Amino acid sequence: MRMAGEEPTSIWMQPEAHERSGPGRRPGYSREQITRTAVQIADAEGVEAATMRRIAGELGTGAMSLYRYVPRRDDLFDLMIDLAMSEIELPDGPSGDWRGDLTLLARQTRAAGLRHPWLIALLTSRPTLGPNLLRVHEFALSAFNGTGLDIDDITGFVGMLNDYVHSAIRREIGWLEEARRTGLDPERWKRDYMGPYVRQVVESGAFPLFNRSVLDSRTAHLAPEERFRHGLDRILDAIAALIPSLCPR
Amino acid sequence: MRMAGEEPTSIWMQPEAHERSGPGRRPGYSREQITRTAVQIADAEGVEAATMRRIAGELGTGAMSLYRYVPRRDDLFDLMIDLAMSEIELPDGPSGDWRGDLTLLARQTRAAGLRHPWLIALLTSRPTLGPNLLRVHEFALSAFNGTGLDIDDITGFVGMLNDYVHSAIRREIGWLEEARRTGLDPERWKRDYMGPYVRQVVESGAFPLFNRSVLDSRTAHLAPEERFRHGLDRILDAIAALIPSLCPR
DNA sequence: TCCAATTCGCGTACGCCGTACGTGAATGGA
DNA sequence: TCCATTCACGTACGGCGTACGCGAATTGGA
Repeated sequence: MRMAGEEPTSIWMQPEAHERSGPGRRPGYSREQITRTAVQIADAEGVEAATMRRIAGELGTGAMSLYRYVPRRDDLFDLMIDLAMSEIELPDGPSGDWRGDLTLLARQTRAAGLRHPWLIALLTSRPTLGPNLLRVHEFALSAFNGTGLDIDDITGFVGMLNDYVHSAIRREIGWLEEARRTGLDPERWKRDYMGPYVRQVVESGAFPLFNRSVLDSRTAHLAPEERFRHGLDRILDAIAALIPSLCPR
Repeated sequence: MRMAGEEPTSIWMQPEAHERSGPGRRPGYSREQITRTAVQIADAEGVEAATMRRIAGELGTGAMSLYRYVPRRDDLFDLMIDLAMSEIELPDGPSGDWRGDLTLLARQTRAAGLRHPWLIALLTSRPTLGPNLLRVHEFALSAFNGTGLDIDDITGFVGMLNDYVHSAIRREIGWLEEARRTGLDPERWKRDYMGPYVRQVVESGAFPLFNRSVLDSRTAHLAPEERFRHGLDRILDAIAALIPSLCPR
């Protein structure tokens, strides 16, 4: 029997009911199948298109059927995040080359963030701790194992890296997603929507350093991947400069 | 006459119609008044409570009246962000002590982020460039003026700082907001909702470094403000280590 | 084999949301 | 005074998450 006041807890502690042995009808779907469908819709049309009705429709069933597998829509977001994070392929342990390990992780994360343009937004809007996020986080922490760093320092550095990677991906996606959301094509959005305002701001001359960052940037015309790598290297340089065991000259 | 296919453009380029001289009824409200009301509601009950109907109700009018002042709800978000950013008080120009200037900015930003728990979430979810965000951003850039840094490097450092400040605020708010959203009180949320899952993860021993970061942290028991300052100082250290003109020992 | 127990699929319904549209009231210039 | 213009806002539409309940399916035990 299902109690009325269902106690809320993390989705990761509510295993789904498949592989039962008792009586009752067998489930026709699965969390993974539902999550995969939601991810496909969100990839193609944005996360706001992945509604319960739409996901169910794609599966050929009714919206309320999904609630046999997922308590709330928010939990489905957590499952989507974890499914996307599961695509990040990493070696079992650190190689000893912390820069190389973290560069690999950053590139994998960027790839996942671009494949699933909703991933970073969901990740920063929800305090989720799915198994794959834990796996990836553990790898990041482990890359610093052996450098003689304090666990608090390690956590701080991993945070710095995560922050950079996430905001770099957001920058790379940002305008594209906003254009999709408003229904304009990206070129037109940049030219007609944000363009005139930025131009007005620049021409007003009120913010000279902002102007220089827009007009005099030498990295602005790099390919996105190179720009990402460049910024990443600067963060890694900053971290290296603070690791005592490396003893910079 | 209002055309059917209203061309979309930034809210900052569509001045509101008050201070007219032609015929027609005088407006009874204003963008600022509406925005201020929205902010009050969002502060008290979360941004999702600041619906058009609710804001209008608070003002004693109908929901559709607001659309004479704000084209879309999303634009109201931009106005809310800018109003919150306007509370960040800064000197007119940099003092010459870049560390001091950026520390001041970080503390002001934290204060605004805690006063308006929705601010950071909106800020990272929308590529907005309101006048007050520009003002604050310009101040951050200007703090590095005179250090002999490249504009790209300055932009990168300001980005690092922003990333830290934002994610530190998110961490500080995160659980509190999630608890409010789900309607549980914060203590109960931490104990009954996330607590058991984290405990299970920790006890499984599958992620030893994650465990150390949870159990062996020495900064975990600091007061929030001190923790913020500590992390901020580490970022500033990292930046200082990369500024050639400072020539670290 | 038959039945009681249990679970699933899902239709219906409720109360929200953003906002398109149209109408009537207010306003100031000619 | 008359009229073009602008405002306030009631009504309505389509869509959302999801509470609830019922018939169908499936099983273990009698």
